Amino acid sequence: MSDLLERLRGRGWRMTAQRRVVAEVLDGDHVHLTADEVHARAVARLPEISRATVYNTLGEMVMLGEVLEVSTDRRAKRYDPNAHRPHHHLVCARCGTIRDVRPTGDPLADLPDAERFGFTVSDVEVTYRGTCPDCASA
Amino acid sequence: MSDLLERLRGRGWRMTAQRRVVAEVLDGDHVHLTADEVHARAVARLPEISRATVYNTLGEMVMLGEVLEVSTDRRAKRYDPNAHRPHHHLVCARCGTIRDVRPTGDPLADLPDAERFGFTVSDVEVTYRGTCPDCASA
DNA sequence: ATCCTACGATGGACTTTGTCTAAGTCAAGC
DNA sequence: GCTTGACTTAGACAAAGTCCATCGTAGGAT
Repeated sequence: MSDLLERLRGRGWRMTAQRRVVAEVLDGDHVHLTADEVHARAVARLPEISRATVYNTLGEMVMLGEVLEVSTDRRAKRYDPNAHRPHHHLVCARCGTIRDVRPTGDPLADLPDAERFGFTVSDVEVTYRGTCPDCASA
Repeated sequence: MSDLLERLRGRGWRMTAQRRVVAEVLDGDHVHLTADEVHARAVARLPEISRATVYNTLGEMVMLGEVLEVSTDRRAKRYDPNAHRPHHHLVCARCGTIRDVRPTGDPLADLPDAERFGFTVSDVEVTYRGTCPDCASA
């Protein structure tokens, strides 16, 4: 059931109940959870799991490239298990809903050398902002 | 000297010593300050200015569209007085340095209707990440 | 010029998000 | 089934930001 778990085990991860639960929560169909939301759902399955462990585990998954950190607002980081497929985000300015989107074109190619100031550019994050249909009609 | 102040006054802003100081700090040549940095510089000119006032004032400037809120890392929002010229940001993953850049192309146009999910898309924020020359050589 | 009053400022408590640490626990190799 | 070092825990701590009751003052009215 859990691709994520398989991949993590394959990387020599020590498998603990806590890590399993965090991976399972992320692997559900609810993407873009905040760390605290992950913790809340993890607690439902494993009541004694601590916040620190959830933070640590999420951080490790990000390090391993299995999960993406998304920062669409300054409230909290969100975690996106969709790390294998490149995509960007569309955020409602009112309610905070996030959708994954795949724009055409490659924004990395749109940054000319003259605008790179000697940086080694490795990544680009695009966030579209707007109003979702629900908020627009309210 | 201060375009920003002129524009704000023109919008019927009540002019107070505190607001003047915040506008002047932003209007200097240091761009991309955090709220706390703005506060620190404001205190240097007006020792009794409070943090809440700096936050309120920055928030109002953002509302009025005179200043841009940039969130390149999770640590703190940064404020960019360059709101009149569209631009994006290039951030060093190591030291956090931020440069303004102007990519070619329009990312908004790159988002097809089919990927908009009924949203009214009004804005796009692009953040390039990489390593700056200083950090690369260190 | 002075007065009024609503708008703005204050500071300190509070909240949210995240990090750190010291001590205890347990997965996995032997 | 031991051992060991990686993992987990609870709670203290920190940073960034918000809220609120109260006080002060900019700027229009007189």
